[in-house]
Amino acid sequence: MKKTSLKDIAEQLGVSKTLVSLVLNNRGNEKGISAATQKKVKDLAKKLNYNPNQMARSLRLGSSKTIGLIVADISNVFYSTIAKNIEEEAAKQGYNVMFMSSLEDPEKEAKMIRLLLDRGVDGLIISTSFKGRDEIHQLRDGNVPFVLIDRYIPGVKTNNVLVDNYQGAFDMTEHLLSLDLKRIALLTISPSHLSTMKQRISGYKDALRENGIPVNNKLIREIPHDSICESMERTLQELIIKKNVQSIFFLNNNLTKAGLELIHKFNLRIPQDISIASFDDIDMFRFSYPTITSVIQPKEEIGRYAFNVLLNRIKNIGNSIEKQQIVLPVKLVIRNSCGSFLKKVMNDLVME
Amino acid sequence: MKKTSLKDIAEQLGVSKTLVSLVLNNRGNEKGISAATQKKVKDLAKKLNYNPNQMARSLRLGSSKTIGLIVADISNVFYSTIAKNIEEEAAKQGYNVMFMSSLEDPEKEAKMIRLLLDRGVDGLIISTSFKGRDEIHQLRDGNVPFVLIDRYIPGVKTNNVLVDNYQGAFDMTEHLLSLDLKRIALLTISPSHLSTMKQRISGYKDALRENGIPVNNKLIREIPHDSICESMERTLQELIIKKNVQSIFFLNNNLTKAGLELIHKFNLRIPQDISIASFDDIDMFRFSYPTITSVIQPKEEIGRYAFNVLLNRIKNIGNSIEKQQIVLPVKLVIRNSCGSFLKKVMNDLVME
DNA sequence: CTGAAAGCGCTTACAG
DNA sequence: CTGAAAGCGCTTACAG
Repeated sequence: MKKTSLKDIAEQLGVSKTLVSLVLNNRGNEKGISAATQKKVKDLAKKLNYNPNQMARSLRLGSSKTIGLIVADISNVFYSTIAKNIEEEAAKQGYNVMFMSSLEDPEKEAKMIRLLLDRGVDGLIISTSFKGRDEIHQLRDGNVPFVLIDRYIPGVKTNNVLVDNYQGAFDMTEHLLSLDLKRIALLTISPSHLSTMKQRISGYKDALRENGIPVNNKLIREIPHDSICESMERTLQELIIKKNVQSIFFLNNNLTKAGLELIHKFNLRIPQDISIASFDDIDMFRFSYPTITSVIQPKEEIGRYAFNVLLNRIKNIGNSIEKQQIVLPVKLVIRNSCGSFLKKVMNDLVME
Repeated sequence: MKKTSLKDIAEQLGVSKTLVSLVLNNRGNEKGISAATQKKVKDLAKKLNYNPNQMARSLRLGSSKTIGLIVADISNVFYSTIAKNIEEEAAKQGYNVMFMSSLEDPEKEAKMIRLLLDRGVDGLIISTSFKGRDEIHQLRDGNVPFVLIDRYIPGVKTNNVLVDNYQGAFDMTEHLLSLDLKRIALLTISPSHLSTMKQRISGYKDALRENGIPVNNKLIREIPHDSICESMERTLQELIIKKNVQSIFFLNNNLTKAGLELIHKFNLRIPQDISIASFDDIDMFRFSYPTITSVIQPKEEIGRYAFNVLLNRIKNIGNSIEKQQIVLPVKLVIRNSCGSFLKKVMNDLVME
């Protein structure tokens, strides 16, 4: 059974498609179409289960009520939580979302942007793997509003919804120092140009400096995002055995998870043998043993803001091309993965 | 700058749109268009950065190269992993995917199906919250191929990609029994009509029966999917204190996570005080302490199969409307969350 | 070898 | 109050 179209309704009723369209778009009164006719049209539309073909509508209107979402990896709960909130917010306004995972590959990302643009999306939300202004250029050419989430591109002024990476890393580092953990290894993830990583590294370094601890670059290691497990094992062995670190600060949830797995494998106790901290919290960290101290990012808010900033742009298209920069605060949650055994015992005594 | 269209190219070259379209769709040779002309067209298309408007193309062709994906909750790693694999597989064939989260609400799901159908998707992949054949009916009316993943609707013969829920639950239950854990509580999630839950419950019951243990329905509890935490606390207290259960088998990852959190809160030791098993594995279970024994579902394969079954349907549309039923095997991974303390010590001795 | 025309299903400016 | 017509950007059957 074919879908019913405007024409079907018009023919059965002996009226024009114009009239049917007007009525169904609730412009009947405005156009002074008689109540009786309106009712006839609406009744038949309902009876035939009519729903307008959105493709035709989009083509005509030049707006598809669809937005595109590109993230590094939709299966990472950080992104999928953002995605869910974007979806919810979008649905409220009648927008749909198409998603794609770029896997941190700028070329793939560029293709995806083209693809989405060709499909006529009204806007784009991207956690970009792009490095510089050249790549972002084609986005501008697309003439479609976009907002960059999670990461920004230095020197490119555009709509951003970010998180206070610097402060989060700074606070966490100070927390570790306050526990007398001075040899803090920092594990970052490739690609190294990511603004998130750069900001977190700065926060870490500044916290050390402000506390009079010299930064030891040998304690800062980058793990390739596409071979986390293998590199992590080597790196951890080196840091723990050769560098004698007391604590490890992992800069994203995948790193933390891989690190945890290995630390257990090495039979090291947390936090007695080694302290662990994570940037980006996942729910399991609340009830793993021990629970993991981490920096919580407001994933839900990122998603909601991202869509609403985008919607503003979509609606104002043409006029004020003012850029919105939003930096959301993060939260340090202290759980049980940090602090030496001794310190812990003392704390417990004080508590009682 | 407006996007360039076929017309732009045709006008600049002084040829017809027909010719340009033919050349760009690589039908130039077939239609015997001179190599020189073809080159001219292709060069200009490249220079103007031409990409066909997919909305127009879809409207004309009646196929959008887009599929819709509806799951209960895209932020659940079970679904987001499936989504990622669907996306990858779809991309290989030039398909895009739009996703939506139904939140287990059949009405919402019905609306989403309409929405997606109106957008002209070529097919649908759904982890449905529908209960019976009536609801699935409108899907059939949509005249668009679809495949149901994870869950099926009893009595409705259609394309399915499922997992061997019965066997997984059966095996896990036998595993617990083999550890001499006979009072096994089973925690299921609402809505209770879900085929996944029914099959897992059957597997559990049959395993008990086959081992001569009577099924105690008081040990089977359903937790509402939208208020897991609150109900879990009450339920767990009752089961552990009043019912004196030795082990708890959680039937999805959200239940397991919520359960773990509470068990820690109660200061119970796993597995010394209580054994824990999970249907559906998440990566954290590999390195939580203790590691969690669970039934692994082949999420990646579910996604890949789902898309490919759908693609078959899309391509054969009209001819053989044969239904494909795929049931993927699951895997029991024994880790450290089950077995009494005593038993464990004995095992360790035997091992040495 | 190439082009004029129809049509996918809508919406809207224009005319009466 | 209502309708004929144009047009969004494509593809394709038909004609020459």
